[in-house]
Amino acid sequence: MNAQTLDRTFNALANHQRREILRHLADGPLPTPALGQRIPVSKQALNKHIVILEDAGLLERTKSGRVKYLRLTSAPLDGPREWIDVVCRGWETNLDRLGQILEELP
Amino acid sequence: MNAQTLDRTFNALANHQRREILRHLADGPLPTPALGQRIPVSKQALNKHIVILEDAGLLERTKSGRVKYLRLTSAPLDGPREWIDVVCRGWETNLDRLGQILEELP
DNA sequence: CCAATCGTCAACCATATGGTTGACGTTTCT
DNA sequence: AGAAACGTCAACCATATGGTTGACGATTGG
Repeated sequence: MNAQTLDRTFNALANHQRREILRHLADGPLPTPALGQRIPVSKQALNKHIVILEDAGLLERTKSGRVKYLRLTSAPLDGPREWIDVVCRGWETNLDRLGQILEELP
Repeated sequence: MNAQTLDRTFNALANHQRREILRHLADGPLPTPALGQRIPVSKQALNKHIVILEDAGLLERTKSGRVKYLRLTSAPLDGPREWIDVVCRGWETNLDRLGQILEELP
């Protein structure tokens, strides 16, 4: 997963309102207006959040007449999770090396 | 894990340079100047990134004379990873409900 | 047909971000 | 003692962010 995509994904997740949107969609797809009733911002601001989440590949929109339906994208968070796992593994090897490092220090 | 902490953590991860810092520290603790040789920015900019990572609880600093040593914090990413798991579980139930929802739609 | 709704575009605003440079106290090295 | 390095503070700058309001075409329902 390239750096720009990780930037977009983590950045999309770095906002409470956007995480709330994902939480609501985790209960099932929603038309935008129904989501708007649960997120207390203007429709324009809501739309901005949706675009950010869509650009990050976290959700998808389907146009149906006047409204657009929102649903979570299939397995979009594998990239960030893998990355987090890498850091955690790094931390474990960090622990393994801690003994050596402490001995090598003056 | 509260919303503000998640904001800080995901935001700290939403930057390539900061992820690079974590990657380098995953190989073991480093004094700041050694890290600076690997990250091509001014020492002031590097310090800003380090503070952001520290505020997010992702790394810790130990002063030793003139330099400060950096090391990854113990298991700091459990919060974000749990949250990602929640969304993924939500997506799975999403799949389970997809059949019902498709039948209920006009 | 006409009014209301939905989504989006544009403008605007306050604040945050990521970077720079310069200065300065503290610590180390020769 | 004096020079160099480390970390941090402050100022500055361009750009991004998250929110608002107003307008406007497309779609829907009475």
